[in-house]
Amino acid sequence: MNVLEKIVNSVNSFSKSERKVADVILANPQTTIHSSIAALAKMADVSEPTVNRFCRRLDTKGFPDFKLHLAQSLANGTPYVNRHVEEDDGPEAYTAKIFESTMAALDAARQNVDINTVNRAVDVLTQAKKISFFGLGASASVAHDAQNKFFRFNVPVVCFDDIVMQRMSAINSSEGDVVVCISHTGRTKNLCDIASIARENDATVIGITAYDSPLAKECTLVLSLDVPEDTDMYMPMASRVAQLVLIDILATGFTLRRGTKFRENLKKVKDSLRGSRFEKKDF
Amino acid sequence: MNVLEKIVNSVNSFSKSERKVADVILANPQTTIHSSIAALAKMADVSEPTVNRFCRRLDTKGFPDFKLHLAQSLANGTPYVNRHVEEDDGPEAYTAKIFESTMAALDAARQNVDINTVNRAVDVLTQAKKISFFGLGASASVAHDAQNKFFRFNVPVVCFDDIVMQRMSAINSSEGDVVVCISHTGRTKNLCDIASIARENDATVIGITAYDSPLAKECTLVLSLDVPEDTDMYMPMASRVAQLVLIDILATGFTLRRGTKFRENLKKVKDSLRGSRFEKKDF
DNA sequence: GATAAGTTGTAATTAAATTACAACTTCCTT
DNA sequence: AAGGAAGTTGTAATTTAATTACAACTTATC
Repeated sequence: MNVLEKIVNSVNSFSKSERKVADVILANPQTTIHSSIAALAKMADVSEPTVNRFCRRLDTKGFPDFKLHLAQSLANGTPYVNRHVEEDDGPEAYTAKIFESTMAALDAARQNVDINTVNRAVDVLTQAKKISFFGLGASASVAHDAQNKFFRFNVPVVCFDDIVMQRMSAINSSEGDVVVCISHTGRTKNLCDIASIARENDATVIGITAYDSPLAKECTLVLSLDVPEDTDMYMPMASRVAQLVLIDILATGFTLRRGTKFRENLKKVKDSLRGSRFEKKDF
Repeated sequence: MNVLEKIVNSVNSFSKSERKVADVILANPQTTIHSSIAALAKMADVSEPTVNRFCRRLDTKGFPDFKLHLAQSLANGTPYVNRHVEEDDGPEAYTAKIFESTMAALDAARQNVDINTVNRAVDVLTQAKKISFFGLGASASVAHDAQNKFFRFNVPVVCFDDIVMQRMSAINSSEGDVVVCISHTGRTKNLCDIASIARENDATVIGITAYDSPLAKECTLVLSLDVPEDTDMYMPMASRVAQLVLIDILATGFTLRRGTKFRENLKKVKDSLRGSRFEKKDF
C-alpha cells in the first residue's frame, strides 16, 4: 500500500503529536520530501524524534526512507497493467489498453527469458551452415521478420510458412543446419512433426515456444517467453511481439559474436538500401 | 525530464568515473535509492565526492535529493530507457537493453499516436469493400501480420510484399477499397508510387509511416508513430514493433465497431483452429 | 615536454538523523 | 483522590551520512 493512503488509514492509531505530523505531511507532501527532519518537526511543532517515530510507525526504516516512499507515492504513475479491452471502450481506452498490455507482456517476457539459453542459441546460430525459420498462422510473420533480419548477415537463411515446404526443408536438413520453430502455444501438430523430422535428420532445432509444450519436447533448445496467454478475443497477440523482440535479441547476439569486421559488411547492406529511397533533406 | 532518461541522455558529457556511477545506477536503480552515498561509491568503485558531483551534474541538490528524484522516476512507470547496445555487451546486457528500448519505443508511440486518426482509420476499414496491406522489407512482416488478423474477420483482405503484385493490385483498386501502406521511413520510392496509383483509382490510402514523409503526402490518412529512428546498427527495429501494435489497435477497433453478433462469429474462427492443435491437458 | 584544464580521491568539516534517557501526561487502581 | 504504571514527548548526546576544501593526478594542447 501507498504511504499516503497508509497515513490516512492509520490516522486513528496516531498519538496527538504524531497526528500533527500527519496533518502537516498531508497538507504539504511535496514540501515534505524536500525538508529535513528538523524543518518538518518545526512545521508540525513537535520534536525531531517524534517525526522519526512517526516514520517508523509506518513501517519505514526512518525519516529518509519515509521520504523515499512518499516521493514514490506522489509520483502516482500507473505502470503497465494488463487491462482487458471492454465492449464499450472508446478509441482512447482501447488504444491505451493495447499499448499497456503489450508493454506488460514485454516486461513479463524480459523477466522470464533465460539468458543462458539465449546465449546458447546465439552460439548455435553463429555456427549454423543454414538457418530455417518456420512458423504458421500468426507466427509466420515472426518467421518472415527473422528471415529479413538474418538475411542481412549474409548467411544462408530460409523461411517457410507452408507445411509442405517446411516438411520438405526439414527432410533435406542435415548436421550443422539450424531450424527455428516458432509457435506461441507449442501445440500446433504440424509444426511438432516438422521439428521431429528435422531432429531425425541431425539438425539443431530451436523452439521459440511455451515451455513444457509438445513442440518444446521435440526441440534441442527451447526459448520460452512465458507471456500470459491471450485470454479473451479482443486481446491482441502480445506474445507475438515478445517473439519478435526475442528474434531481435538473437540477431543482435549474432552480430556481436561475429565481431567488428562482420559489422562493417553489415553497414554496406544498409547503405545499399539507400538507392531505393528518397533522400532525406537536411535543412 | 525524468532523471533516468536524463542520465542516459547526458552519458556523453560524463567523465570516466561519473560513467561508472551512471552504469551502476542504471543497472540497479531500485538498490540505489536504498543505498547511502558510501555504498553506492563502493559499488561503482569511485569515491564519495564523485557520486556527489554526479548528482549535482544532473541538477539535483545533492545525493539525497537525487535519490528522491530517482524514486519518483521509478514510480513514474518508465524504468524503460533507450540504452544502446555496446560492442562488448554480454548476453544479459544486450537482452535487457533490447527489451527496454523496445518498451521505451512503445511508450513513445503510445504518447504520440493520434487517437482521432486511429478512429477515422477504423471507420474507413469497417466500411471497406476490400482491404490491402502493402509493405516491403522489414515492413512486409507487419503487412503479413495485418492480413492474418483481418482475415479472421471474414473481410476480403490481401497482402503483398512484392512490388509487381502491389502495383497490379493498386491499379485494379476502386472506390471503397482501402490500401494500407506500411513503411517506417516513408521514403521507399516504390511504395510511394503504389500509394499514388491507388489514390488515382479512388481507393482510400492509409499510411502507417513517418509524418511529413514522401509516402505520407500520398496518403488519405496518415498514422504516424514517431518512434525514435534506429540510429545505430545494433539497434533493432523497434519501430516495427510499434507498427504491429498499431495494427492490433486497428483490428481491435474494427471488432468493437462491428458489434456483438460479429464477435460471436469471430469466436467460431478461433474454435476452428483447435482441431489443428494438441489438446491442453488440465490436471 | 611544459602547462593548463579537467578529473579524482583523501581528509576535514558540517549537517542530518537516530538513540538514550529523563520529564511529563494520562489513565487506571485502590 | 493519591499513587503508580503505561504511554507520550522532548532534550541532549551520539552516530551516521553527506558535503567541502584541497591536493594529487591525468589528459589534452600548444
